[in-house]
Amino acid sequence: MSKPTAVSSPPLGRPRGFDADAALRVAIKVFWQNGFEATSLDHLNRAMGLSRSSFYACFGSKHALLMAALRLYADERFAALSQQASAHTDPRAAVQAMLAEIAEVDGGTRGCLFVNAVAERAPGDDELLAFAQAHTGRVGALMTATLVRAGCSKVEAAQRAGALLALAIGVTTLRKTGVPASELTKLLVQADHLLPLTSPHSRRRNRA
Amino acid sequence: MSKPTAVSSPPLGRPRGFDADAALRVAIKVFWQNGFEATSLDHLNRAMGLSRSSFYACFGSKHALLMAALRLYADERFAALSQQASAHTDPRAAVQAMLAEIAEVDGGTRGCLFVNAVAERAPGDDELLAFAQAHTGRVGALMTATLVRAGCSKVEAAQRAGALLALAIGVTTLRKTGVPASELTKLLVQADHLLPLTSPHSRRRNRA
DNA sequence: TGGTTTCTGTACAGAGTGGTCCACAATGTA
DNA sequence: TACATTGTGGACCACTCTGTACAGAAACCA
Repeated sequence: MSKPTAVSSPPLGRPRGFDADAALRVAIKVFWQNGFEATSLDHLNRAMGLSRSSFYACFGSKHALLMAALRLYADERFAALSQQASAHTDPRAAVQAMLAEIAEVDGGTRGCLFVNAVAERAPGDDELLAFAQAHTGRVGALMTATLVRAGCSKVEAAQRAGALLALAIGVTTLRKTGVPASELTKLLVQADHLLPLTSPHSRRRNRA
Repeated sequence: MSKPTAVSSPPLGRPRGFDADAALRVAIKVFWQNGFEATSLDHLNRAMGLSRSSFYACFGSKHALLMAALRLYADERFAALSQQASAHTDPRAAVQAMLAEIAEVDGGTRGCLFVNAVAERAPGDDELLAFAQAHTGRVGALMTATLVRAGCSKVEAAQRAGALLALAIGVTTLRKTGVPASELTKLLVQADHLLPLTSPHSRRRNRA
């Protein structure tokens, strides 16, 4: 627990000539646009602005790069989602904000990088599969907690959260086929029916 | 409008030594399992049991094969869906049956070939995109008609149908991540909330 | 049987694939 | 300035990719 080494040890040897994090963000964009298999290392390296050896020294392999990109992407999306969940005191508004965040209807027609990767490579990519389970797990848990806050019992909240998550994922996919964002926004309003004890047209009847 | 040729002209020359339709069904399986880019022609031809030249003479290209496979797949799925829609006099039961047909939770973890293809290749594959729009269009129309039968107004039916379709597609994707079928089945029950004037827990209140 | 048409296996082509290797450049320490 | 350590560019490797060319086999019609 106690090494005599400096706390923030200065890196030895020649320092890196590029920003690995920025390169990773470029990789996210490229994978997002083209998918995994259809993206070649040459394409990737040209976009990231680094050579093959620098790439392998930094990221290890094409698949490792995908996983790193996916982790960064998912972590940032989950952070934004958590923010939406806690930004609204009204749990109904929180749910709608979360759905909008997941579906990201105004984000173009690339869909969700995470969903794309799962659709292209699962089953068969065990590492991706494990990560996918972890990520959908935490998103589902966050949604479930919000529904409990809205008055659902735990078991019912879990089921409704699953349905809401599926709805948002489906909207993402529909966006990829070219359904206009305006339609999908209207469509997401239907999610209100999945919230406890109310619906868009019967809200005035409820008080609890 | 009037050619003197025979109605069903017998094919000239040596007849094909394989069943193109059966080969196409094999291609569906392979694409379904591996995706498009990750599947090589060698793999495909070995599975279909034909040589390169036979393949190109019959299907034209790898992409043309994908489209043919997709068309056959989508047509058969849509036929099954139409059957489910008309098999139940109760529109509620019809909707549930249709959702089960689309989500196909017991069909393993390969997801839906159609959704997989869209996720992997759209945007960028215009032919696929056009077909995807046509297919989701007809599925949405069928679902909308069923909801109208259940008592929805036309505009509301369209929106709810979209939500139901998104839900089913999302379930397909969740299945790919490894969520057990039993959970997803329960989850699909939540779709009842999206039907007009009722919900699983308030059904007794309704008569109309 | 002769002629025509079509299939089919093999070989080939040209480009591209992910990944490795190595000599050299660039930095920090002593 | 000498050394240790690390990054970098580019050549290189073995392989695979989709697609083409061609010669011959197989079926049908007359």
